Amino acid sequence: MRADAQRNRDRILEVAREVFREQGYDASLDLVAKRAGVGAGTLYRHFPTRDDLMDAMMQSWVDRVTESTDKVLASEGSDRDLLLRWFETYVELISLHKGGPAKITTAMGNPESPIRSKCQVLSGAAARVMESLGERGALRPGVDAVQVCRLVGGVASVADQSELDGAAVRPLLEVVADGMLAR
Amino acid sequence: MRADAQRNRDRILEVAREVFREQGYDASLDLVAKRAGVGAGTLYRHFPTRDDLMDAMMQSWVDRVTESTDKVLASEGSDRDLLLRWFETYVELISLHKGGPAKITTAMGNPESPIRSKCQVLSGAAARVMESLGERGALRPGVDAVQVCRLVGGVASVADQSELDGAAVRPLLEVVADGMLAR
DNA sequence: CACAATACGGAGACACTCTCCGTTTAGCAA
DNA sequence: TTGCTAAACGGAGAGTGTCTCCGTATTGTG
Repeated sequence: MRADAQRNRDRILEVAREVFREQGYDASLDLVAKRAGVGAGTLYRHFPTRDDLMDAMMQSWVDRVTESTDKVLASEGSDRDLLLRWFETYVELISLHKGGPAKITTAMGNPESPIRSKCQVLSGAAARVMESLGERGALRPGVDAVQVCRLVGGVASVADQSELDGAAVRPLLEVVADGMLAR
Repeated sequence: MRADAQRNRDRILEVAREVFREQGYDASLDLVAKRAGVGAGTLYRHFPTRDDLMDAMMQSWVDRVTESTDKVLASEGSDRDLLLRWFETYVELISLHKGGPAKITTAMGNPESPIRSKCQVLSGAAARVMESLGERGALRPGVDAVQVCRLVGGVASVADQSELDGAAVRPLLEVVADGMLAR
């Protein structure tokens, strides 16, 4: 890639993170272009769709998924505690931007999605947690990682759109956790 | 209301049902106006916001909620079966239009929402089901009707946006049901 | 330093929302 | 019936956003 192109790309991403954090997933892309000091054409050439931009923006964030998951897996407490801690981490991770939870959860399991790779990282992390619990026989059989991501993602979407706080989300996650654990 | 106003209002609603069914919650309102043979001004005078239109459209649908709930409550089977049957009914009811589940679930518990009355009917129905199960000691304590609507609504939102079919939704609902039932 | 190849940018087509206001109509009172 | 007024109509157009096209400018290589 030519040096000027690389410069613009980086600049757009930097500004996009800022704008998306301020205004959520629906922010105007022309505004991003303007603030980045490039023309609309440049933005759309680098990122043909909003999802492509999202995907690139989330690149740095992906590393945190693995890291956070490691931390959860290493933490103390009962199986239920671990599962809940993971749920809360997951919700936090996908709630980086307003509209994010719905976006990510919708893309989950859709091979066509431009943010597919990110979803795979997430469901991969979920799989690790579930494998860990599964080995100890803590999980009821027949639930897979993508399903869990959808369930918890559904809760996160509702929380995001209704602007629920952690205290309101917690009991919902508890129900999901209890539904997943072996009895 | 003047006779012509009433006529136009009815016509707009009739067309809106059709268009929303075809195109989901995001359908253009100008298209609704055009197809109804009225000007945009007329549409917006009757229904200042998209939600006001949604609300009016759902009026006839509200009656079905009570009826469907009655049917579920009268049905045979275990507590778990009853709960699952109710969940599936609920998902079906709020999935009338694309985008409906997210819309309704977001509005749930928001006193400012224009479709508030509809949400109350829904959470009221959920409360009836839960009361019935609660009397028999089938539910774990501390879950309220609005929470359940949010959980099931979250599942419905995901299903709606990812276009999941009934078979894919069922296991998610089972997890929620198992999480809610007393152990 | 010349000259492709690559990238830029912004005007503009198109779509949607919503308002404003001149025009039309319903319905009542005489 | 007729005349009148409040009520309602409708569509042009302003505002905002998406996305493309293509003439112009920049890069970096031979």
